Amino acid sequence: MPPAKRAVSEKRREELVLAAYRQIAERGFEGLRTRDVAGEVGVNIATLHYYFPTKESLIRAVLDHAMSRFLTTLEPHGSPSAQLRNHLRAVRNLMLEEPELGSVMAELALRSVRDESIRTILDDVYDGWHTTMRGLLRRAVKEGGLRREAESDGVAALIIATLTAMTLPVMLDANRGDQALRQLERWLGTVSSG
Amino acid sequence: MPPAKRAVSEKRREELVLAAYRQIAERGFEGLRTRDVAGEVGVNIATLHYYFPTKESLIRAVLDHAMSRFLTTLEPHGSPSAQLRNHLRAVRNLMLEEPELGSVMAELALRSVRDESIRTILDDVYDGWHTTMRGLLRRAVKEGGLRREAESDGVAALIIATLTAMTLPVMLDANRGDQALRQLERWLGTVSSG
Amino acid sequence: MPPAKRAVSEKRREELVLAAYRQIAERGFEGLRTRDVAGEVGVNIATLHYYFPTKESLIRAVLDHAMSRFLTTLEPHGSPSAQLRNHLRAVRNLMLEEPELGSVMAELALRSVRDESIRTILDDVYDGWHTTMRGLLRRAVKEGGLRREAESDGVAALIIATLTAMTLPVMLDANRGDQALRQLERWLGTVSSG
Amino acid sequence: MPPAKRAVSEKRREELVLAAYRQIAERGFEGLRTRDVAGEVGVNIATLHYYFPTKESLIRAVLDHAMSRFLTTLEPHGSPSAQLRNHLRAVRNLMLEEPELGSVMAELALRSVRDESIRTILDDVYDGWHTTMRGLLRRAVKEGGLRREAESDGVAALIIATLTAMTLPVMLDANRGDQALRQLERWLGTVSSG
DNA sequence: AATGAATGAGAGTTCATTCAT
DNA sequence: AATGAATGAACTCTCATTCAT
Repeated sequence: MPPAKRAVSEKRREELVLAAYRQIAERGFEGLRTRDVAGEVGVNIATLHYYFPTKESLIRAVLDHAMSRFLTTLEPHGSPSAQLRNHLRAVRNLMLEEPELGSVMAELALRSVRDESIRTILDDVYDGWHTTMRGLLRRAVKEGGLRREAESDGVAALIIATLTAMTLPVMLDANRGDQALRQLERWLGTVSSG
Repeated sequence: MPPAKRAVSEKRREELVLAAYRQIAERGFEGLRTRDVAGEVGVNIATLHYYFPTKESLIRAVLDHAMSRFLTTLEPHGSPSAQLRNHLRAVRNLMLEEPELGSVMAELALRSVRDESIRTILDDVYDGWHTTMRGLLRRAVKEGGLRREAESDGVAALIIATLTAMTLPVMLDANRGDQALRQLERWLGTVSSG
Repeated sequence: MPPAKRAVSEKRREELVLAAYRQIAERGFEGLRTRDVAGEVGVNIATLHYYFPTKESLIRAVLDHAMSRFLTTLEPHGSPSAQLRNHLRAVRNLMLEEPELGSVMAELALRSVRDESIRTILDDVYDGWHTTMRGLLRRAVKEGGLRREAESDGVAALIIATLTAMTLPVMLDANRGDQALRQLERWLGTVSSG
Repeated sequence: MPPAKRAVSEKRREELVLAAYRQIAERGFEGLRTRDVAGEVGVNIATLHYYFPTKESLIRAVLDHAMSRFLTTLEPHGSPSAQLRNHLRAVRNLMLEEPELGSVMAELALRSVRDESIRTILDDVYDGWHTTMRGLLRRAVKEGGLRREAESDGVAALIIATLTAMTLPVMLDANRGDQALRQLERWLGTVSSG
């Protein structure tokens, strides 16, 4: 049985998005060249425009890809307090294993100032992230895995800030991000045992 | 005594750097155009190249400017624990009063992956920052303003991570950064009173 | 009897020619896009190339269509002098009712400088037109509807020039073409009564 | 004495306009390529954009050039009836000596449907032309060079229509335009002797 | 110290055309 | 008879940089 027709062209689309994703990570929006994206996939530049009429529409597709990529780290595993620990580790690991994601997210974050469609989506994702964290903290407290004070918007915000900082290369270097994360775990954990 | 002749051209140099600084903040490296920088200052593009032979050299000057701008927030005021508090507030206020600085620093942080000279300088600044924080924590603990556990590389790293996250626009929106900072102060403060 | 299979594809061919005809009228050769022509008919661009291997061949078909469209106005009705009057009015009405034809003919006239096949056909049509006018004038004079001087190549040429000018949009605006035509009729008519 | 500075760059501007003018005449708007225009002048394409930010602005300059070129034929010489004769001949000669002008004017006339700025200017020029013709006819009649009926908007319109038709290549070929013009002169002249 | 003019290299985008299905 | 996918060649426009003055 041949692959469904739709699947064929979807594949090319995805290849292009992935190539753009990698190039943004490597060179920033500053260095994103449609011709290079097409070249990496091995197609003519006109083919890229067959799938994405404008560079901007390609960027939007990369935005979607990055967001869906990131949202996988929010998927729950284990008890609430385990989920919390897992989430911190999952984000950390994702940043180390797929450093492109961090770069792209930071690039998008910076671009969001000038691009409302990015700002809207990013804001939504962050709101969702906060809500998830908030809920996780509440359940972990209820479960007894954390002490009462940990159930606050401030703690959720601090977790998010720390993880967000890790998207910037300076924080990944010299262990800086890891140190911060471990301290966060320590405080969450110490507190829970206090 | 009249200003030295050299001072006149220094002024022009600084005007150009400031204009570039503002434009990077506003449009990112992606949107930085030497012609616009020259235009903002009111000089011909060739004049800009008289002061900065290449775009890269202009960017380097902006890097220096941003770093020196940031380092002012590290200047000590008051007792160690007061200095710590002041530092958090100073960085926060700086980000709100001069949002350009945050944007430019984040832009530089992203660019550092591709530009070794930026990476080196940024790394040095962060190392200095960490050392300063570490020293501040030690003195604050010694002074009795913080409890012993606060004296750690982890806490220094967490402070830095949180403040770094605030350079990204997403964290400034919706109060996210402030919530994180207040939580950080709470933990530092709670601990100090424990 | 069902329509022959060939008739089906003939229909498509004609649809494409008509769409191209309309688009040339609307946007000129400058703005003629094969994709838009195909789009207007609702078929794929590759389908257009099934009927017309090249853009040039499509244009040639439009040329044929425009010429045959125009030649209908030369069909005789009534007495020679009535035919003359009718012809002037028929061309004028055609230009007002189907302004596409004027535009397309003017576009073709301009293109004829660069395209010999157009020039040949256009020249033939104009020669035929002149011959027809000439004959009409002769018969109208013989019939007594016009005085002798009207029977000349000059008068035929002047009629053709005036009608040709009406293919240009500037002449259609502000009544300019109509004024000219009426004057032409007046002179022809006045003379006839002299 | 060196040429005034301004004159130097004006010269380049004019060279570019003239080159564009020639190319529009030769290939139509359809075939107008900024690179070829620059090439004909012997400068880089970027230099063309230094003088004309967009292709459109270049076309507008060509429009101005063509109009001013045409308006020279309206300059008066001799008595009113002589001026009239001279004008007909001047336009005819201009079309033969500088066939580019006819082509460009016809191209502009066609483009005016889609481009309001062209339409406005062309309309103004034609209005001025009509007024001038009208005045000329009146004075020629008063002077006794033409009989009374020649003083009408219709005659003015017919003259303009005939001359306008001569901008189209088909009318220049095979003597068609000349025949029409001579007939026009005959009618105007015959009448004057009547 | 400053500029107008010029440029090479390359950017994103368009378009007629082709081909396997 | 018709199409989705692909392409080569070209298009207008941009930008950092240079140079004579």
